[in-house]
Amino acid sequence: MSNIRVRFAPSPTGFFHIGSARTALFNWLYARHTGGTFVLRIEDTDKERNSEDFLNVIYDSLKWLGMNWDEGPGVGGDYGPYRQSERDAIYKEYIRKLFDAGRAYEKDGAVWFKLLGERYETFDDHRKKTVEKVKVAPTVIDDLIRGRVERVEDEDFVIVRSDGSPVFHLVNVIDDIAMKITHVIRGEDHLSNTSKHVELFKAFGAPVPHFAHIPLILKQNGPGKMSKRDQGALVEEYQRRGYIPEALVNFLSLLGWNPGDDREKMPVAEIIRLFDLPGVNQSNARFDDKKLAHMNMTYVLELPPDDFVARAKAYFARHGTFAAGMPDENYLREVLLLSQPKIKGIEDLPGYTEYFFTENFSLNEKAAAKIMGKGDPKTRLLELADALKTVDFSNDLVIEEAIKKLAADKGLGFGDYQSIARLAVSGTNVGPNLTGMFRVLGRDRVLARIERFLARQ
RNA sequence: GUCCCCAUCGUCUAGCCCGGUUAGGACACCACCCUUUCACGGUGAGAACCGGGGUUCGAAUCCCCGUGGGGACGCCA
Repeated sequence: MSNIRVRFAPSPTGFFHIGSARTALFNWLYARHTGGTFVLRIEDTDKERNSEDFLNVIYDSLKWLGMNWDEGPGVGGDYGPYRQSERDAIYKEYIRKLFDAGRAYEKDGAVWFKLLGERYETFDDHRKKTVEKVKVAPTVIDDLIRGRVERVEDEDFVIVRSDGSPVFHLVNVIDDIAMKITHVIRGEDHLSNTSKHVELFKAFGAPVPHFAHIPLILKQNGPGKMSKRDQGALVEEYQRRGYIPEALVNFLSLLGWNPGDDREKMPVAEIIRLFDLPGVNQSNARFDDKKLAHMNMTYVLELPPDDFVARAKAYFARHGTFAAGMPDENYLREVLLLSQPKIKGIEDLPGYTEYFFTENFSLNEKAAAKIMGKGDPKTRLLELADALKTVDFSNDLVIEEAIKKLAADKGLGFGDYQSIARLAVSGTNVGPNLTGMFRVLGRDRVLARIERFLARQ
């Protein structure tokens, strides 16, 4: 165990989004890479906007993504409590220290942090008012990702609201001191705040932690950073849609970081081994759901059968796919394993396998028009139905041989029977291997569907 | 408006630190191959160093200035 301590400090004011998840991930990866400690701290000082529901979404999402925390709500630790709403006594003590050191004063009912230096007044164009500024030397931030950054922090700022509640900048710093955080890894949107934080650390006489400001994730379309309202921004949405969490972690790790070579799909253990702060990019990255979907597909393809079946069933249960009752266990498994190599994600399953579970499946008109317009599909179907009557449906190969023999007898190919057979039996032109599909459906149903199809034409 | 950060294919990026590459990979797109549909897979094509100045024999790489993008300027976090 190293003495590196990092923290992820979300505020439960909305659903957990991709950008927050990536910040959490980089902290977690760094902790695991260095053998350090990953602390989860809840910044719930904004009483108006906080909610327990949002808090639970954060816990669930972190767990789902496999980011376990070493200290924090639920697991405890030596530096608790880990919810800011429960740390009032600690903040009061630190605020007193600031008063004692002459670095805090009251004004308009609020408490302000006092900068040291000569004061002067100037008009602020942006805020349209006269403000008091202080002549100070620039604050230097040594950022592990950006390098040396200088920023002038030249205005006193509020640290305790007039209602007595401490503001973010203050509690953030106090907690980082009290929790002995050594590395602050957070989004670049905080870079401008960092000068405030550094001044506070100094005023408390505490060591300034290392900072690492990671690039932001920009929305897929249009300007600006990704926000909770953007399409595809919510972690729980991917969970709901049956995404493989490892795939999302893998994808997120590649947004602003890379292993230094061409590898993309990597087990998390490998990402942990390779991850380091200096390797993080400095420029913002645009979110690309197609690339995420592709990454997810590669994970789905490699899932062990039992695992795939379990995830699919969980998805069906969550979405009420079989509201009328779950199908037979073994039958469902056969259908799923037939589909696994073909789909892009778990969410495709209900649509892809619909006709396995009902006789009332829809007919894809476009596909039908195309197939019925070529050759003599009805005759082919008649021939096929006749040939299949005596075939043993317990084996893909036997079915395949039968169709091939029929085709050979008629001087045709397998393909001449396939598309019309698939259309008649499944109502579509896409699907799993035809003979596998026949086997799973069973001879009676296949024949009945062909007959019904013929009757309709 | 002020301050801070950033800048390679449409997108994610390698290369930059320590100047010399046909500027590489992936997603997406297109074509072809494989094939029992659709996918997967394979092969190939198109596609980028933001602009201008320097420094240098030589600049994607180092410096400066523009421009563009992003962020911060709350008694939000």
